[in-house]
Amino acid sequence: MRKNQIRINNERRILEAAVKIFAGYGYQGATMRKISEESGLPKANLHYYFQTKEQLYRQVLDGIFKDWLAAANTFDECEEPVEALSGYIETKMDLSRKRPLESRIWAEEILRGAPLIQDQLEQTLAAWLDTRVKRITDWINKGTIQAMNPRILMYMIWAVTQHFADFESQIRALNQQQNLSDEQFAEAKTQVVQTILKGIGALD
Amino acid sequence: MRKNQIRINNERRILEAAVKIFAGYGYQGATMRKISEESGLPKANLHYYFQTKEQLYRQVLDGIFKDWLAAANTFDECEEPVEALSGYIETKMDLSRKRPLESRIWAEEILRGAPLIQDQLEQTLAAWLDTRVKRITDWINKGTIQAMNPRILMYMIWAVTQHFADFESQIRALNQQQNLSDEQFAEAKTQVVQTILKGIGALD
DNA sequence: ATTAATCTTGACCGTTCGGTCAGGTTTATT
DNA sequence: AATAAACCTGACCGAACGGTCAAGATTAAT
Repeated sequence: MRKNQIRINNERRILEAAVKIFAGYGYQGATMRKISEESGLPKANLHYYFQTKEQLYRQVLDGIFKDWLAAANTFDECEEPVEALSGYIETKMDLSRKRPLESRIWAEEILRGAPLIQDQLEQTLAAWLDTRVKRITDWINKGTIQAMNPRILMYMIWAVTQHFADFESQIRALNQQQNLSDEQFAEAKTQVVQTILKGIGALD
Repeated sequence: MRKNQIRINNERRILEAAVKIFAGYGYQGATMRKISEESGLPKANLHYYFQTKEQLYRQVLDGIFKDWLAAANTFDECEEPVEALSGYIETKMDLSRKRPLESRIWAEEILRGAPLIQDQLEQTLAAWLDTRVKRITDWINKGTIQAMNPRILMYMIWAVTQHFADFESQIRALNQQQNLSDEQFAEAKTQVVQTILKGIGALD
């Protein structure tokens, strides 16, 4: 069952090129020709490793989904809300900073109504969210943070953290046509954590 | 210079159909044939009123941009940060609720790097933001809200308010496959306002 | 060394895309 | 009533799309 090294290499090359092209042009705007040029492999070769454009796209989405869930580790490792939430927010912000292309592919898929990942959202992600909602509810019951709807808190965190990747071009246009510097991004990270933690009464 | 009634009617029909199709499929995924079917007018007729697909898309974007800026009125009308910010957040949330298609078209355009509206972002929106940043800075100097970077605050507000339109399909998948009810949305609106206002120290 | 399996690729295919256009119809002007 | 302007639309076009395929080249297994 072990895959040949040639296959491993070429699948990786194609997937890396596909991420760039799908992020830059969207699913419909991306073409197999563009991905073939980006990867340096002939178009027919792409169809040898991934039968259709949709299958290639699905594999890209699967990789993103795994990263998405893995970012929750810091959330689970900490007992107290301040550490757990600030760790999670920072991890998601860092992911936005380091892998903006993946964030944009995810965003576009959701924007289009999640035609290919609806099942994963309804099952895997819904179960993932339920677990974290329970933890937040515990904190509320203990009085560590104020009463609120934990789901809405999670939506807010997702919205803000992913915004810095998804709306990068807007932020750049409003920042003298410059991407946020490392210092500016660090400032944003701190302010986002502070605002949310203070906003839910975790810092009093 | 007054336009004929026929032209007014047909341009409106086409623009309404275009909003639906562009929001549902993205710029590349939208086709003139789909828009023609949605509007009930022959494809060639679309090209009579809007020469190219790109020109039609530009007009759609222009309409969205105007709504976007108009939502700032509540922000400007109020003197104090609590009223100004809560009014602005609520207006933007309501806009997300009432016109999710337009929000998604805007989001996709930014996602793709804002190829057609970069100039408007760098000029009109940048100037718009500068004005509001000054007002927030005044509040900070008066001590009404705590010290912070006003731009990052605005990014957070935009991110959260638009999230409920742009990521609607994700939220639905996490809400028993049901769109947020009016009650749930009202709860979200309240919690978003509370969290942000408290988060910036405007409610102490 | 031989054979089998895997990999590579230019050429090609049917379909759909945005856009055009000639010629007819309807509406407005005088 | 006559003329002009505006509007309508089926048929068509070249280009680009995702995908196929046969035949050759390379690698792995025996």
